[in-house]
Amino acid sequence: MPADPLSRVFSALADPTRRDMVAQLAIGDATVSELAAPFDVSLQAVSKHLKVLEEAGLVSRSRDAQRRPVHLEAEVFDLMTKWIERYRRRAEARYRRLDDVLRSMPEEPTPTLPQEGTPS
Amino acid sequence: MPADPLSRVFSALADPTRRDMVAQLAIGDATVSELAAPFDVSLQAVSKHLKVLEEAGLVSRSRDAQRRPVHLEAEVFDLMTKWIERYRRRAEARYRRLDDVLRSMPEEPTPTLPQEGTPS
DNA sequence: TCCTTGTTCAACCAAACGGTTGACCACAGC
DNA sequence: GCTGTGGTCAACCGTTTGGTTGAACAAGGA
Repeated sequence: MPADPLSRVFSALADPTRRDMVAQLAIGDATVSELAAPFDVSLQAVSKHLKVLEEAGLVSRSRDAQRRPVHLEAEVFDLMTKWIERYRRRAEARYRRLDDVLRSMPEEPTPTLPQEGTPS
Repeated sequence: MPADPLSRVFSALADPTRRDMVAQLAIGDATVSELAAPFDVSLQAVSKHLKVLEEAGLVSRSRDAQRRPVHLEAEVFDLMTKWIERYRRRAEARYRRLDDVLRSMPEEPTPTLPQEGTPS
Protein backbone atom coordinates (compact mmCIF):
# COMPACT_ATOMS: atom_id res chain seq x y z
CA MET A 1 0.00 0.00 0.00
CA PRO A 2 2.01 2.99 -1.17
CA ALA A 3 -0.32 5.70 0.16
CA ASP A 4 1.25 7.88 2.85
CA PRO A 5 0.09 7.47 6.48
CA LEU A 6 -1.87 10.71 6.59
CA SER A 7 -3.79 9.84 3.43
CA ARG A 8 -4.59 6.42 4.82
CA VAL A 9 -5.98 7.83 8.07
CA PHE A 10 -8.07 10.57 6.45
CA SER A 11 -9.31 8.15 3.84
CA ALA A 12 -10.21 5.54 6.46
CA LEU A 13 -12.32 8.08 8.35
CA ALA A 14 -13.97 9.40 5.20
CA ASP A 15 -16.45 6.52 5.39
CA PRO A 16 -19.37 6.94 7.84
CA THR A 17 -19.58 3.21 8.55
CA ARG A 18 -15.93 3.16 9.58
CA ARG A 19 -16.40 6.25 11.72
CA ASP A 20 -19.30 4.53 13.47
CA MET A 21 -17.04 1.56 14.15
CA VAL A 22 -14.41 3.83 15.65
CA ALA A 23 -17.13 5.40 17.80
CA GLN A 24 -18.17 1.96 18.98
CA LEU A 25 -14.59 0.94 19.69
CA ALA A 26 -14.04 4.08 21.74
CA ILE A 27 -16.45 2.56 24.26
CA GLY A 28 -14.56 -0.72 24.34
CA ASP A 29 -12.93 -3.51 22.36
CA ALA A 30 -15.25 -5.62 20.22
CA THR A 31 -15.28 -8.64 17.94
CA VAL A 32 -16.01 -8.47 14.24
CA SER A 33 -19.57 -9.78 14.61
CA GLU A 34 -20.27 -7.40 17.46
CA LEU A 35 -19.13 -4.53 15.28
CA ALA A 36 -21.15 -5.83 12.34
CA ALA A 37 -24.41 -6.14 14.29
CA PRO A 38 -25.66 -2.53 13.95
CA PHE A 39 -25.04 -2.44 10.21
CA ASP A 40 -27.05 -3.89 7.39
CA VAL A 41 -24.07 -5.30 5.51
CA SER A 42 -22.36 -8.66 5.26
CA LEU A 43 -19.68 -9.78 7.71
CA GLN A 44 -17.19 -9.77 4.86
CA ALA A 45 -17.83 -6.11 4.19
CA VAL A 46 -17.21 -5.33 7.86
CA SER A 47 -14.03 -7.38 7.70
CA LYS A 48 -12.86 -5.23 4.79
CA HIS A 49 -13.63 -2.02 6.67
CA LEU A 50 -11.61 -3.28 9.62
CA LYS A 51 -8.71 -4.05 7.32
CA VAL A 52 -8.77 -0.45 6.11
CA LEU A 53 -8.84 0.84 9.69
CA GLU A 54 -6.01 -1.50 10.61
CA GLU A 55 -3.82 -0.43 7.68
CA ALA A 56 -4.42 3.17 8.71
CA GLY A 57 -3.12 2.26 12.17
CA LEU A 58 -6.40 3.24 13.80
CA VAL A 59 -7.07 -0.25 15.07
CA SER A 60 -5.17 -3.33 16.18
CA ARG A 61 -6.32 -6.94 16.44
CA SER A 62 -5.44 -9.84 18.70
CA ARG A 63 -6.56 -13.45 18.88
CA ASP A 64 -8.99 -15.08 21.31
CA ALA A 65 -9.79 -18.57 20.00
CA GLN A 66 -11.77 -18.04 16.77
CA ARG A 67 -12.52 -14.49 17.78
CA ARG A 68 -10.43 -11.51 16.59
CA PRO A 69 -10.99 -8.73 19.15
CA VAL A 70 -10.55 -5.25 17.68
CA HIS A 71 -8.89 -2.51 19.70
CA LEU A 72 -8.83 1.22 19.02
CA GLU A 73 -5.38 2.79 18.81
CA ALA A 74 -5.63 6.43 19.85
CA GLU A 75 -2.11 7.54 18.88
CA VAL A 76 -2.77 7.92 15.14
CA PHE A 77 -5.31 10.61 15.87
CA ASP A 78 -2.38 12.82 16.80
CA LEU A 79 -1.06 12.59 13.26
CA MET A 80 -4.24 14.23 12.02
CA THR A 81 -4.69 16.79 14.76
CA LYS A 82 -1.09 17.93 14.32
CA TRP A 83 -1.57 18.41 10.59
CA ILE A 84 -4.90 20.16 11.03
CA GLU A 85 -3.67 22.42 13.82
CA ARG A 86 -0.62 23.46 11.88
CA TYR A 87 -2.55 24.86 8.96
CA ARG A 88 -5.41 26.21 10.95
CA ARG A 89 -2.95 28.10 13.12
CA ARG A 90 -1.24 29.48 10.01
CA ALA A 91 -4.53 30.60 8.53
CA GLU A 92 -5.54 32.25 11.79
CA ALA A 93 -2.16 33.93 12.17
CA ARG A 94 -2.59 35.27 8.67
CA TYR A 95 -5.95 36.73 9.67
CA ARG A 96 -4.46 38.42 12.69
CA ARG A 97 -1.58 39.77 10.60
CA LEU A 98 -3.99 41.14 8.03
CA ASP A 99 -6.04 42.74 10.78
CA ASP A 100 -2.91 44.37 12.18
CA VAL A 101 -1.89 45.66 8.79
CA LEU A 102 -5.32 47.08 8.13
CA ARG A 103 -5.44 48.69 11.55
CA SER A 104 -1.93 50.13 11.35
CA MET A 105 -2.28 51.86 7.99
CA PRO A 106 -5.30 54.10 7.86
CA GLU A 107 -3.79 56.43 5.25
CA GLU A 108 -0.93 54.58 3.49
CA PRO A 109 -1.42 55.11 -0.28
CA THR A 110 0.37 51.87 -1.45
CA PRO A 111 4.16 52.07 -1.18
CA THR A 112 5.70 50.73 -4.44
CA LEU A 113 2.85 50.51 -6.90
CA PRO A 114 1.82 53.76 -8.57
CA GLN A 115 -1.93 53.05 -8.56
CA GLU A 116 -4.40 51.05 -6.42
CA GLY A 117 -4.63 47.45 -7.67
CA THR A 118 -7.36 46.12 -5.39
CA PRO A 119 -10.78 47.72 -5.77
CA SER A 120 -13.83 47.28 -3.49
CA MET B 1 -23.93 15.44 -3.21
CA PRO B 2 -25.55 13.34 -0.49
CA ALA B 3 -22.38 12.61 1.52
CA ASP B 4 -22.42 14.04 5.05
CA PRO B 5 -20.16 17.04 5.83
CA LEU B 6 -17.67 15.08 7.91
CA SER B 7 -17.19 12.50 5.16
CA ARG B 8 -16.67 15.23 2.61
CA VAL B 9 -13.98 16.95 4.69
CA PHE B 10 -12.09 13.76 5.56
CA SER B 11 -12.35 12.56 1.99
CA ALA B 12 -11.14 15.91 0.62
CA LEU B 13 -8.04 15.77 2.81
CA ALA B 14 -7.36 12.12 1.99
CA ASP B 15 -5.59 13.25 -1.18
CA PRO B 16 -1.97 14.45 -0.80
CA THR B 17 -2.28 16.91 -3.70
CA ARG B 18 -5.27 18.55 -2.04
CA ARG B 19 -3.48 18.66 1.32
CA ASP B 20 -0.56 20.40 -0.37
CA MET B 21 -2.98 22.94 -1.79
CA VAL B 22 -4.41 23.57 1.66
CA ALA B 23 -0.86 24.01 2.96
CA GLN B 24 -0.18 26.54 0.23
CA LEU B 25 -3.43 28.38 0.92
CA ALA B 26 -2.58 28.60 4.61
CA ILE B 27 0.19 30.98 3.57
CA GLY B 28 -2.15 33.12 1.52
CA ASP B 29 -4.89 33.23 -1.09
CA ALA B 30 -3.94 32.04 -4.57
CA THR B 31 -5.33 31.68 -8.08
CA VAL B 32 -5.92 28.35 -9.78
CA SER B 33 -2.80 28.59 -11.94
CA GLU B 34 -0.67 29.61 -8.98
CA LEU B 35 -1.89 26.55 -7.11
CA ALA B 36 -1.32 24.35 -10.15
CA ALA B 37 2.29 25.47 -10.71
CA PRO B 38 4.04 23.08 -8.26
CA PHE B 39 2.18 20.02 -9.57
CA ASP B 40 2.74 17.97 -12.66
CA VAL B 41 -0.94 17.75 -13.59
CA SER B 42 -3.23 19.65 -15.94
CA LEU B 43 -5.01 22.80 -14.90
CA GLN B 44 -8.30 20.96 -15.31
CA ALA B 45 -7.26 18.40 -12.73
CA VAL B 46 -6.42 21.19 -10.28
CA SER B 47 -9.78 22.78 -10.98
CA LYS B 48 -11.44 19.48 -10.04
CA HIS B 49 -9.45 19.26 -6.82
CA LEU B 50 -10.52 22.76 -5.90
CA LYS B 51 -14.13 21.83 -6.53
CA VAL B 52 -13.79 18.99 -4.06
CA LEU B 53 -12.21 21.28 -1.47
CA GLU B 54 -14.96 23.83 -2.06
CA GLU B 55 -17.76 21.29 -1.66
CA ALA B 56 -16.14 20.20 1.58
CA GLY B 57 -16.29 23.81 2.76
CA LEU B 58 -12.54 23.98 3.15
CA VAL B 59 -12.18 26.68 0.54
CA SER B 60 -14.15 29.60 -0.90
CA ARG B 61 -13.70 31.40 -4.19
CA SER B 62 -14.28 34.94 -5.37
CA ARG B 63 -13.91 36.71 -8.70
CA ASP B 64 -11.15 39.02 -9.88
CA ALA B 65 -11.55 39.53 -13.63
CA GLN B 66 -10.74 36.17 -15.27
CA ARG B 67 -9.03 35.03 -12.10
CA ARG B 68 -10.78 32.97 -9.39
CA PRO B 69 -8.84 33.59 -6.17
CA VAL B 70 -9.06 30.71 -3.72
CA HIS B 71 -9.33 31.33 0.00
CA LEU B 72 -8.87 28.86 2.85
CA GLU B 73 -11.80 28.59 5.28
CA ALA B 74 -10.46 27.54 8.67
CA GLU B 75 -13.79 26.91 10.39
CA VAL B 76 -14.44 23.45 8.91
CA PHE B 77 -11.31 22.16 10.58
CA ASP B 78 -13.23 22.39 13.84
CA LEU B 79 -15.71 19.82 12.60
CA MET B 80 -12.89 17.30 12.33
CA THR B 81 -11.01 18.19 15.48
CA LYS B 82 -14.22 17.98 17.49
CA TRP B 83 -14.99 14.51 16.13
CA ILE B 84 -11.42 13.32 16.64
CA GLU B 85 -11.12 14.73 20.15
CA ARG B 86 -14.38 13.19 21.23
CA TYR B 87 -13.33 9.64 20.47
CA ARG B 88 -9.74 10.04 21.45
CA ARG B 89 -10.85 11.35 24.82
CA ARG B 90 -13.21 8.40 25.25
CA ALA B 91 -10.48 5.94 24.38
CA GLU B 92 -8.09 7.60 26.81
CA ALA B 93 -10.70 7.73 29.56
CA ARG B 94 -11.22 4.03 29.02
CA TYR B 95 -7.49 3.45 29.49
CA ARG B 96 -7.49 5.37 32.73
CA ARG B 97 -10.54 3.50 33.98
CA LEU B 98 -8.91 0.17 33.15
CA ASP B 99 -5.77 1.24 34.94
CA ASP B 100 -7.82 2.12 38.00
CA VAL B 101 -9.57 -1.23 37.96
CA LEU B 102 -6.33 -3.12 37.62
CA ARG B 103 -4.74 -1.12 40.40
CA SER B 104 -7.70 -1.50 42.76
CA MET B 105 -7.95 -5.30 42.54
CA PRO B 106 -4.60 -6.92 43.28
CA GLU B 107 -6.01 -10.25 44.54
CA GLU B 108 -9.46 -10.76 43.04
CA PRO B 109 -9.50 -14.34 41.64
CA THR B 110 -12.10 -13.72 38.83
CA PRO B 111 -15.62 -13.29 40.29
CA THR B 112 -18.05 -15.32 38.16
CA LEU B 113 -15.92 -17.63 35.98
CA PRO B 114 -14.67 -20.78 37.67
CA GLN B 115 -11.26 -20.95 35.97
CA GLU B 116 -8.77 -18.47 34.45
CA GLY B 117 -9.51 -17.94 30.77
CA THR B 118 -6.53 -15.81 29.73
CA PRO B 119 -3.12 -17.51 29.83
CA SER B 120 0.34 -15.83 29.50
C1' DT C 1 -13.04 43.63 -33.30
C1' DC C 2 -9.74 39.91 -32.57
C1' DC C 3 -6.31 37.81 -29.43
C1' DT C 4 -4.62 36.25 -25.29
C1' DT C 5 -5.07 34.74 -20.51
C1' DG C 6 -7.48 32.26 -16.83
C1' DT C 7 -10.71 28.94 -15.84
C1' DT C 8 -14.39 25.61 -16.39
C1' DC C 9 -17.28 22.01 -18.84
C1' DA C 10 -17.80 17.49 -21.20
C1' DA C 11 -16.41 13.11 -22.52
C1' DC C 12 -13.56 9.53 -21.81
C1' DC C 13 -10.38 6.02 -19.35
C1' DA C 14 -8.04 3.12 -15.89
C1' DA C 15 -7.81 2.25 -11.12
C1' DA C 16 -9.78 2.08 -6.59
C1' DC C 17 -13.93 1.49 -3.56
C1' DG C 18 -17.83 -0.65 -1.24
C1' DG C 19 -20.62 -4.11 -1.73
C1' DT C 20 -21.97 -8.94 -2.87
C1' DT C 21 -21.56 -14.37 -2.89
C1' DG C 22 -19.08 -18.78 -2.29
C1' DA C 23 -15.28 -21.21 -0.57
C1' DC C 24 -12.15 -21.78 2.95
C1' DC C 25 -9.48 -21.65 7.50
C1' DA C 26 -9.23 -21.79 12.82
C1' DC C 27 -10.81 -23.24 16.80
C1' DA C 28 -14.22 -25.16 20.61
C1' DG C 29 -17.36 -28.82 21.82
C1' DC C 30 -19.57 -32.93 21.16
C1' DG D 1 -13.26 -37.75 14.14
C1' DC D 2 -17.32 -34.52 12.90
C1' DT D 3 -20.13 -30.13 13.52
C1' DG D 4 -20.88 -25.37 14.48
C1' DT D 5 -19.17 -20.74 15.06
C1' DG D 6 -16.21 -16.68 13.97
C1' DG D 7 -13.51 -14.64 10.30
C1' DT D 8 -10.97 -14.22 6.14
C1' DC D 9 -9.82 -14.86 1.11
C1' DA D 10 -11.05 -14.61 -3.80
C1' DA D 11 -13.70 -13.34 -7.56
C1' DC D 12 -16.93 -10.49 -9.31
C1' DC D 13 -19.88 -6.10 -10.07
C1' DG D 14 -21.42 -1.21 -10.36
C1' DT D 15 -19.99 3.40 -8.93
C1' DT D 16 -16.72 6.82 -7.78
C1' DT D 17 -12.19 8.97 -8.33
C1' DG D 18 -8.20 11.20 -10.39
C1' DG D 19 -6.42 11.85 -14.43
C1' DT D 20 -6.46 13.00 -19.49
C1' DT D 21 -7.83 15.85 -23.92
C1' DG D 22 -10.61 19.15 -26.52
C1' DA D 23 -13.93 22.66 -26.59
C1' DA D 24 -16.00 26.57 -24.51
C1' DC D 25 -16.68 30.62 -21.55
C1' DA D 26 -15.19 35.16 -19.30
C1' DA D 27 -12.74 39.26 -19.18
C1' DG D 28 -8.75 42.47 -20.23
C1' DG D 29 -5.71 44.54 -23.92
C1' DA D 30 -4.28 45.42 -28.79
